[in-house]
Amino acid sequence: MAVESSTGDGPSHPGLTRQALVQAALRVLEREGINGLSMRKVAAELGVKAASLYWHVRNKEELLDLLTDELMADAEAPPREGDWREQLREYCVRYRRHLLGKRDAAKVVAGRLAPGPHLLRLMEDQLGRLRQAGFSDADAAMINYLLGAFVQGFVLQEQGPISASEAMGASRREAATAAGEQLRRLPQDSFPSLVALADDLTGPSMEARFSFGLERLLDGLSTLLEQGSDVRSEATPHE
Amino acid sequence: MAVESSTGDGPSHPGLTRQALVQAALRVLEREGINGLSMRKVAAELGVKAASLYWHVRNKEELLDLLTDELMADAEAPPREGDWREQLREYCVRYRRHLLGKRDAAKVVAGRLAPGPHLLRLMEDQLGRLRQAGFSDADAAMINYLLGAFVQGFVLQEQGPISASEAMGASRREAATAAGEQLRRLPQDSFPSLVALADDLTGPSMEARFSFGLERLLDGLSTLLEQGSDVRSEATPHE
DNA sequence: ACCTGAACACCGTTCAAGT
DNA sequence: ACCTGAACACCGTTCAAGT
Repeated sequence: MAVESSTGDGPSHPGLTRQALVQAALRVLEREGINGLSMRKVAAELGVKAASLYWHVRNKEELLDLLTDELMADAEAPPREGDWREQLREYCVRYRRHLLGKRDAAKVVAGRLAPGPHLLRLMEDQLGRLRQAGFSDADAAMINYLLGAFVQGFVLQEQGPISASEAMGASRREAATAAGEQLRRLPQDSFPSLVALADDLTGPSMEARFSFGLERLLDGLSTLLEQGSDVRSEATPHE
Repeated sequence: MAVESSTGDGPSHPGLTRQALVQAALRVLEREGINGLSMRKVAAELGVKAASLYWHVRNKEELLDLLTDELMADAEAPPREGDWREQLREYCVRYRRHLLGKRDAAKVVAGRLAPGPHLLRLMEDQLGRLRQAGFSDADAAMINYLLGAFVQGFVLQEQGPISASEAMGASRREAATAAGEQLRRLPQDSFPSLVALADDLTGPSMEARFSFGLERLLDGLSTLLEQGSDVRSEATPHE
């Protein structure tokens, strides 16, 4: 029916390659979310049957591994301005924003530590900055993992369903104030702190919570750097 | 066929209550993991058809909310020994161990912030200790959230699939050394740090990574406490 | 009030068969 | 070498119908 031999250098279907699968998966994810991301829909997106995908990819898990790296494709490292603390902060802030910008990205990425080329690029960059800041090799590696886990874990909470009442109407803010109500109503003699801190617990935005945690973490790294080369790290700071 | 009127104070089926659903879900989770946790299997566990569950529970989401709290039922607060730092450390270590002890617990809990009675009990306890340690109300609330997110996020990475090669044979340790190989093989001029730190990146156990992150976090909280009552917190420390 | 049968609209994966 | 048809063994959820 259609022209099949025209372009000539791809397979008969227009560009059914691993890259094409990943791009199609990305579009389905954006349109339908992680619960709507099925092999059948990815295939349909490419005008093909589900079984065809299994020629290019072992299974859905492998496609998700590829997708995970693709999600990092347009992540950007922060400018090399300010001290190490400023740069690490920017790293985390940007990474969080990046994940929040792609639908259900944290859920796809969560716990998937098969680093593809895009992630490796960012790791290399961050490790370089950490070493230059004076952290030992061992510490730099640990910090790199720690920050990744922190941001991913945090965004996961943020993007996840807050409760069953999420699927229903209830916005985030409404759910929070409702939770506040519920806390204030608790028996005061068994739950004095929860009642007293109801507003403190339910009030802060996710933005504020993230920022609070990040600053504590950075303070902790400052302490580590000031302690300098003790038992753990006899590394020589660069230059 | 079977005796139906014997016990008399439950419904005709033996104990088909919300509690029974949750307990059945817990057993299915332990036996089959989160991917095997279906409404149909929970129903089968109770000798009942899937449709029956929907009389007691709005949908699967609601059952997962209930399950989440049940997973916290036997979590224990640490003894009130040592300073606040020691106690907070124990809190996190125990919470991590608790989650690791239940199959896929982190994946069930992740991002599900509908606090049930069991979680509220622990929150109350921890908030009390934080206030007593001298943290302001606002900080105590923030720290409570931060520690929960940190541990949950961390265990999630730990319990999640490390990659597609996970589903296949490959143990955690094998995957790590394989990843190390891969890093060492990278072109040294584009990825100097990754090549140099290959062992530091892939060597440390999850235990060590968790402990590293936790100590940094606790250091950061120490700094916060030492800064004392600045702009953020004009709260009066208790006694 | 509580449970079932039967259906609807889906899943991931396999595999013989086609081209 | 690459794609399809058809099947297998599943899903969550709804709803009329039973008791």
